[in-house]
Amino acid sequence: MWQQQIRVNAPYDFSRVLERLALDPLSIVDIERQQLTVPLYIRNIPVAVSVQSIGEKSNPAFLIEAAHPELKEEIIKRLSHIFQWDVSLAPIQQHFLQTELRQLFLEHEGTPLILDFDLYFCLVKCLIHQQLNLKFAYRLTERFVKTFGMEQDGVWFYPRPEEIAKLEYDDLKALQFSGKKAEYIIDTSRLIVEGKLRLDELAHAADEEVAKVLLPVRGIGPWTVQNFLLFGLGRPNLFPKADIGLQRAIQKLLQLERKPSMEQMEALSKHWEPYLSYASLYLWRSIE
DNA sequence: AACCAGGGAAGAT
DNA sequence: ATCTTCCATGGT
Repeated sequence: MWQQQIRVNAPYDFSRVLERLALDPLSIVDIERQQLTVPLYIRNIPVAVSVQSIGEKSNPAFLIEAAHPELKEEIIKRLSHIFQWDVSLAPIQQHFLQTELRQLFLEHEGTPLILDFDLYFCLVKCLIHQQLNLKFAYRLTERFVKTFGMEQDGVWFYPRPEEIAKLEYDDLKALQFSGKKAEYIIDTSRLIVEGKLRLDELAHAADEEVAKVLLPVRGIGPWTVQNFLLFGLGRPNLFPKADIGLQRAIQKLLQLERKPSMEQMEALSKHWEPYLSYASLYLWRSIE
């Protein structure tokens, strides 16, 4: 077991992060200790990492704990990316104080973008979430992980594509996945196992290149690409305007009678570049 | 009971 | 190319 302390640029409000993660029945969150356990695959080795806040919003710092001292450097690098400790929120905050989203950014100041813990699972989650209400989507995700993943050191590790590629469509239908969802998830996993879809190679590609690779895959449309870029790769300038949640958030913000048109969504978002992902994030928060 | 859900594919124009 | 319909399942 090793420990490491990390300091981060203010503002960074970890309690906001934990509140959000606590909505997911799979996450292991201890609100009182401001701590969470993160399941990471490092070079295919499952490692449970503890992340505890030992600072505050205006002076953020963290204590990291895990086994595998030989993987320490890689673990910290991955955590820094996942929790966006290398991003400074202050200039982003400044930018939005001069837009329609001023109130939102005052209210949620210091809320960082948090990435999914794994690229493959980010994609699977997107496929599960398509056209489902959040509650049911969480339940399906939980069933999926608890059926095909594994528990270790008190956390659930997501299944690897190799496990899912072996399944029959009926295995997922048994968990109340629709036939199409089952096909999308298993077929995509098979592409990955066969080496025809390499998610890790997308990490350094431009947004447009990522879209060009993912869109031809059956089951992946624009919304899924945008969410993968946002929550998988942590790209800063995404606004999934087809997202029903964002539409509802805008409707609420502007007190519209009905949901905004795509043209309205498009026009508004212009003011928020080049940090559209943060506009999306804070808008989602405004309706939770 | 009808309508909706953090979409996308397939069919129709 | 763009517009419309169907898909499947649970939640409200």
